Amino acid sequence: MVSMTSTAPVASHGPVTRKDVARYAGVSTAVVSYVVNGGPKRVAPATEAKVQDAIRVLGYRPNAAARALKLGSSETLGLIIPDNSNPFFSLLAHAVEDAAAELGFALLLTNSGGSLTKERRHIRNLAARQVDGVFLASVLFEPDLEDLAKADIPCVLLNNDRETEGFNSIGVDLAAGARTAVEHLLWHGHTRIGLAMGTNVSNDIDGRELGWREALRDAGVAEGPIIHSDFTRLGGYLAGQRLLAGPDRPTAIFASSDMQAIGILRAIHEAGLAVPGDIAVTSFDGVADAEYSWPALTTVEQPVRAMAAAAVTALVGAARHEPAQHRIFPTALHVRQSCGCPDGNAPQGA
Amino acid sequence: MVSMTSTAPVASHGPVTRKDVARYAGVSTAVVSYVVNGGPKRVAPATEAKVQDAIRVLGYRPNAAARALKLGSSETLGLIIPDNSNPFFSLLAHAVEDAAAELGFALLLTNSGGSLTKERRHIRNLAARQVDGVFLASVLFEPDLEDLAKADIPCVLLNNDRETEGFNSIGVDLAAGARTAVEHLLWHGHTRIGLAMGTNVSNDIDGRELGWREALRDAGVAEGPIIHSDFTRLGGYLAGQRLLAGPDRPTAIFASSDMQAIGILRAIHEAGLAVPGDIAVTSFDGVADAEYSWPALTTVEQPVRAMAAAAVTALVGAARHEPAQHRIFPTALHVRQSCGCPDGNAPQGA
DNA sequence: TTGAAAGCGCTAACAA
DNA sequence: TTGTTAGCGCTTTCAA
Repeated sequence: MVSMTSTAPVASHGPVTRKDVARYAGVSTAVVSYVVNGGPKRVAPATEAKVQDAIRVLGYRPNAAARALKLGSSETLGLIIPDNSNPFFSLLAHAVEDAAAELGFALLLTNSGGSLTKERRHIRNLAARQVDGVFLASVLFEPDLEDLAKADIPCVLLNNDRETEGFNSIGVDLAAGARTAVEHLLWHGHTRIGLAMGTNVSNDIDGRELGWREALRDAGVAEGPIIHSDFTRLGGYLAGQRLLAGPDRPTAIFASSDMQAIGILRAIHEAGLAVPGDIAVTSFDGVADAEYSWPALTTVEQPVRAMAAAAVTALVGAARHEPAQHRIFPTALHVRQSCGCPDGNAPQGA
Repeated sequence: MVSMTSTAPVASHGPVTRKDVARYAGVSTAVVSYVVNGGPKRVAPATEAKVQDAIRVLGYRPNAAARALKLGSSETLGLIIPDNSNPFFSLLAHAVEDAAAELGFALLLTNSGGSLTKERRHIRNLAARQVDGVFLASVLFEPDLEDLAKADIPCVLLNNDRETEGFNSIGVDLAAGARTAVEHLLWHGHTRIGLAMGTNVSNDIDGRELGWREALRDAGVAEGPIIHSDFTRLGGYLAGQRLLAGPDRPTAIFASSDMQAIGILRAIHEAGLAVPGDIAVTSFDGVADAEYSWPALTTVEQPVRAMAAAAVTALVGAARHEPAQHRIFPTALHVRQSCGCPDGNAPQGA
């Protein structure tokens, strides 16, 4: 039986399915599948042409839901971050999206807002949606991955500095990074170096605090004041005000995030003091904002794109069958002006 | 025939399906559906309890792909923005995610990077994935929505200031907003007000340029210099340098985005000039960065959350069946210090 | 109130 | 090389 509907361009009975294409091209539905997916069977060139033609004419586009149901994979990944408005996380999300797209995966974005409940709800929701994997930049020390485990969905922990038994995780050497930032301040001759530390949900001591402490100890310098506050501009601003008002004001401050440093800069400016003249500042993350603050921040840069690429590889790429592993990335001190170094370079990024 | 497998907790033959639950609870699969979806039929309390129990014990979770296939809806929306690392767009994405989640929709995030090709590819990809709708913050004047139209997927244009025939769109009154920013500068007594304008793909004149021009004309003041550059920090920096070097330096600058203003601030600082003393600055968008720049930027704030909520409502909410409509939102001038106003308020946001 | 069963669009094993 | 067909897990009509 040969095609006999070739004259009617579109039957127009709702969305075009594989069946319509098959009928139009005068072949079976299997053949359509073969040409759409490039396999698993070969198709004669002439037939292929007919099918391609039918596809074009009818405007056929495969139904991803059906495909996902059949294959058990939606070619979709989930990403849970605390807050997409935070430059560090939006950068991370962007990088993850790019890396995932490279492998044909789409990204479901969710913000947990730092809430345990929301994080759990998102994990559950993503699992129900049959994502093929999830990236989790968790606010929890021990995230609740039960739902993922049950659905057999792989997961990689992002922004995770310490090893978590049984999990793939990606992180940066916080302590080492913090050391370089503090040592740089020490090198500038500072001996009263404060710390503006972000507050984590975990009660464990943060690697950045460790690094700050170690650098000071190794240099035989007494610990400066330390203030804990949110990892935000406002948190930094408040911390800055307290640091400035304290009994013996530091001559330099290391902030655990660029956002905090930006808040600190404002507190210092408002106090009528100069950076780095009166107080030097260094920070952590290396987001774009740090390059355009005034003065530009000397900061410890996290290799976000490399981490995102590694995360995708571990989740659904080449490394997906290797045993769970904690991958630590090195940081790089990006010297600009807030530390006291002479103005060298004009801005280069966006 | 009554349940007879109640003793075996989990048969463990791959993922638990509705069938397993039915068997375990000793009911039909239809009943399981009824309790899971709370309808369309009522279920006897006792039966419901049995089913709920089975669900809990077996750890059943519905397969979203199957549901999507059956229902023709994936409860998923797509979002295409130029760049999630740009604070304005990351804020927008966050707001859209929140508003969509409210209605049970998940968000597929994609970055077009301002590339026409990528935008088209994303539209096509989202259509294939059977999303129920897409938000498009396009870089094109006339986006290529053919794929969406064919798949009968609704779309709303975000960040769209002008009416686009046949499309739902959401935007802000750029000209009016720019006017308030420029008029404020005029009010401060400036008579040489430059414009740092972003470069759009469209060749049409941007509303912000119009607003700037109108405000000047209405005040009987001559047009200041105008520089076109990217909507980025770097773009602003470069524009700032040129504006400062020009023959007759403006005493005030209006920038078409906060990012550009931040770049301009740096250019001014580097030139050893003071803001607002030597040069006043106002800008557009109202992102968090504007509050913590030095000095804090007086900026025209876009009601991002309200726009996101309206976009979701128009796409899949209450307004989804109303005829396509262009919704314009009003902006609000947020007065801070870069314009020359006395320092009033300390930072309040994050 | 419950159950049987058709079928959403697709893939791929198997048959021809 | 191509076609037939059995499901993937779910919803819902229709019958009991």
